[in-house]
Amino acid sequence: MSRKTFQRLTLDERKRTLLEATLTCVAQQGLKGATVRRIAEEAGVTAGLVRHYFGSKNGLITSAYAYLIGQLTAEADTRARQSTGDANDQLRHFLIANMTMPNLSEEKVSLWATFIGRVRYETDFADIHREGYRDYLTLLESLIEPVLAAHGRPHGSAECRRHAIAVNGLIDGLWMEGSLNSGLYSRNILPDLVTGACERLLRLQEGSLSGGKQHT
Amino acid sequence: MSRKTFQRLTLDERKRTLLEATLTCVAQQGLKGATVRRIAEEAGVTAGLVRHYFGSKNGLITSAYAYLIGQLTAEADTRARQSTGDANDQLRHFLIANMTMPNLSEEKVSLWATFIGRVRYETDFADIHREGYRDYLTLLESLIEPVLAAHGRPHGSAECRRHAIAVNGLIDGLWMEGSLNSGLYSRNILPDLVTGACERLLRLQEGSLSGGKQHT
DNA sequence: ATTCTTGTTATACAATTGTATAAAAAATTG
DNA sequence: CAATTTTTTATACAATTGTATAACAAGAAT
Repeated sequence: MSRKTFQRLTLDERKRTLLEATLTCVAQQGLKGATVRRIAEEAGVTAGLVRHYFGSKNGLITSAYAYLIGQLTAEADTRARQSTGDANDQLRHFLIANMTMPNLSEEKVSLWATFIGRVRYETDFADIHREGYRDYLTLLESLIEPVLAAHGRPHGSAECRRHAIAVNGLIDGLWMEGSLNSGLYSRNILPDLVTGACERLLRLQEGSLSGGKQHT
Repeated sequence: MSRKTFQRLTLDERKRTLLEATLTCVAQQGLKGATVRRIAEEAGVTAGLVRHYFGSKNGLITSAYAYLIGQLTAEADTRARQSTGDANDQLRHFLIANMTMPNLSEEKVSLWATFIGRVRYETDFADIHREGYRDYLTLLESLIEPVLAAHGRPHGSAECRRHAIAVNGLIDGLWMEGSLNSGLYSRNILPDLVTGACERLLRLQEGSLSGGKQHT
């Protein structure tokens, strides 16, 4: 009876391995299927490591939620910054980043929803949600402000905040329903749809975000 | 050792009791806390009844999801129909119904999110989601069409569908973030915010939905 | 009243869960 | 190469879970 051979990893590598295994498990079968044993197997280790690195299963799950939120925001942020164009172009890229892969994915939305369901009764989750939401809103606000300015529209702090809340709602809703995609429409319409809708929300000139390829 | 005294209820009464107990439990502690025993206790019965009425725990949970979706849509639908005013007024009431109690509640959103997290990997949940979404979208479309017509704007089938998708996204997103309310803004701003945003999405005259009390 | 049906309780059980603890092996240090 | 550290495995255990089954009791039928 020889023991399993193994390799020691650095703290960060091992943690990331476990976090990603956790997300994989939760995405596949929900929290019910994400047992310590299954997660460990998915990560290629044994169950004891969870305690070693995260203290408890709950510590692992909580960290996995924060990890996911970080991924989502980072992706949209990066895509916006990669744009070399003007303010319109940056906002456009940000919007589209949320309506295309990898962010627009059934797996990501499933994970997100599963975790959101715990925000109400677990303070750890509530904290992560609040911070993530605040960051996202701030980022969106900072993208909207110069766009409004460039269009010669009012762009005070209160206005931007209000617009950011509405646009964020639009993004969240479309992201969710679009990812779960009930087969009622094609996902391909989402990028145009979100840019067009955002133009209207901000009362921009038609085509300023969608590049003139806009319907209706 | 005397047994628990009990009262026999009709099939519908008992089912509803169990469904509501289920939602209460899931809202309080998520699916993990919604054990057959806890649900039964909440309903004032013993665990065996779950099997008797719903076949299995999964049958109960699935039915509870359908029950919740029905409640949400019915409330918005009713509020829209209660309006005695014109098309604008009906759409306005529909929107507001989603931004006020009882639909705008942390409990309802928590429940909804928890269930949505299972849509991806359980066909029963996927079916319920798809149907509920389709119904909701159809209802919204039927409210939008006469509004566009009254404003002399294009109101073909494709246009209405497209608008309904966007408006639905807006509602979903605001409903969710507003209900979870991270303390970043007051819920009181949501009714005005959603009507104002919807006006813009549909490119209506300012104040047509919000009754002129609109900001920005 | 008595019988009959079936809604309801009570109990049992195998399976699974999270976690605590001890043993082993890998890498680091001297 | 020997000693040390600490990552990792392996095992054990109490608690909880969903469900199956049998006993019981409430209300309807006769």
